[in-house]
Amino acid sequence: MEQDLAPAPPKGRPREFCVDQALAAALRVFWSRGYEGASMAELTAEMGITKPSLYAAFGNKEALFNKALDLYEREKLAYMATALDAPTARGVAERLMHGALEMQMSPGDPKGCLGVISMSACGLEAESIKAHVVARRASSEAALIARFERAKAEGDLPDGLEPEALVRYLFALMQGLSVQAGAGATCSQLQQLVETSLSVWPTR
Amino acid sequence: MEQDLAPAPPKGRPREFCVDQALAAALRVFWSRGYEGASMAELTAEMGITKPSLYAAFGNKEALFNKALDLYEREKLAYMATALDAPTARGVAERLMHGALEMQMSPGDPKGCLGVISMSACGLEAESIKAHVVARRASSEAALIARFERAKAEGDLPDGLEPEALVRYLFALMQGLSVQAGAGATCSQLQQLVETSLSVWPTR
DNA sequence: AGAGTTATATACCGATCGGTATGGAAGGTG
DNA sequence: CACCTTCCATACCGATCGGTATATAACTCT
Repeated sequence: MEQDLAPAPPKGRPREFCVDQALAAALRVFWSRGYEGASMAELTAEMGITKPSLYAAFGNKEALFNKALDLYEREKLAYMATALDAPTARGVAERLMHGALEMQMSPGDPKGCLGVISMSACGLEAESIKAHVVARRASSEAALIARFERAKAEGDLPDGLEPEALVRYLFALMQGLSVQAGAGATCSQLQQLVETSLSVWPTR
Repeated sequence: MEQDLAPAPPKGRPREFCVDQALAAALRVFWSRGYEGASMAELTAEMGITKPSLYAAFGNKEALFNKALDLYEREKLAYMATALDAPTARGVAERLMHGALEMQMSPGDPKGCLGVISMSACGLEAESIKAHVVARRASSEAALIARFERAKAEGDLPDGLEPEALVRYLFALMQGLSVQAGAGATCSQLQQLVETSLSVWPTR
C-alpha cells in the first residue's frame, strides 16, 4: 500500500471556487428561505458559481441541502453538545438557552432556526427533507434526555418531573425563541424571553 | 330605503359549489402545506372547483389565503379570546395551553399552527404574507399583554415578572407546541409538554 | 322567446422550476 | 505537440408555477 497523504494529484482543470465557501453561502440561502423557498437561481447567484458547477460539486439540490445542514449543525449548533457538560440540569438549560440566544443575535446570520424552518416547510417535494431534519432533532433530543436521566439519578431534578417531559419543555422554549426571532423580534425581546424562561426554571 | 333582507336577487347562473365549504378545504391545504407549498392545482383539486371559479370567487392566491386565515382565526383560534376571561393570570395560561393542546389533538385537522408555518415560510413572494401574519400575531400579543397588565395591577403576578416578558414566554411555549406537533409528536407527548409547562408556571 | 348576466370548462399564457446537453477553456501527462 | 481529463459558460429541456382568454351553459328579467 502506498501512502496517499497527498491523495489527489489533480488531473484535469482545477475548479475556480472554494467548495467550503460556496457551501457556506448556500447555507445562508437555505437558512433564510427554507428548502423550497431557495431556488437554484438564487443559490447559484449567492454562491457565485453556475449551475453545472453546482451539480458537479454537490450532486443536486437535496444533497446540497444536506451538506449545508451538516455545516449548520457542526458550526451553529455546537453549543448543544457542549451544554451537556454543565454540572447541573439547570446549568445545561442555561447554556442551551444562552447558546440559542447568542446564535439568534449573531449579526451576520439569518434569523430563525434552519431546523425549525425545515420542519415547518411542507411542500410535497420536501417531505423527505422534513423527515431527515426530524430524525436529526430526535437524536439530539435523545442525548439531552440521557443527560437529564443522569441528573435525575443524581437527585438533581425536582420530584415529579420526568426527564423526557423536561426536554420537550426546554426544546419548546428554544423552538419558540427561533420562531419569534424569525418573526422579527428584537434582541432585547429575545433576551427577555430567555431571562423569563430561566427565572421560572424548576429548582428543587 | 327598501328593505333588503333578501338582498340578492341572483341574476346570472348560480354557482355550483358552496363558498364556505371550498374555503374550508383551502384552509386545510394551506394549513398542511404552507402558503408557497400549496399549489393552485392542489387547491382547486381539494376544493373541488376549477381555477376560473376560484379566481372569480376569491380573487387570487393571496386573497384566498387571507380569507382562509380569517376563517382559521375565527374557528380554530377562538380559545385565545375566551382565555382572556379567566379570573387569574394562571387561569389564562391554563386555558391557552389547553386550548392549543386540544386543537393539536383534533383528529381531522392538519398538525402544527398555520401562523407558525406562515411565519417560517420564507420564499421571496411570501414576504407580504409573512408580514401580514406577523402583524396579526402582534395584535393578539397586545391583547394578552393588556390582560397581564391587569393581573399585575391586581397583584396577581409574581414580583419581578413583566407582563410583556411573560407573554413572550407563554407564546414561545405555544409556538414550540405547534412546532413539535407539526414534527409528528404524539398526543401524549404534547400533553406531557403542557403539563410540564403548567407545573412550572410561576406562582406568587 | 329573446336579451342580459354570471358561472363553468378547456385550453392556453409567459415565467420559473430543477436539472442537463454541448462546446470550449484550463490544467496535467505522454 | 497531441491527448486526456476536468471544469466553466451558454443554451436548452420538460414540467410546473400563478393567472387568464374564450366559448358555452344556466339562470333572471322583459
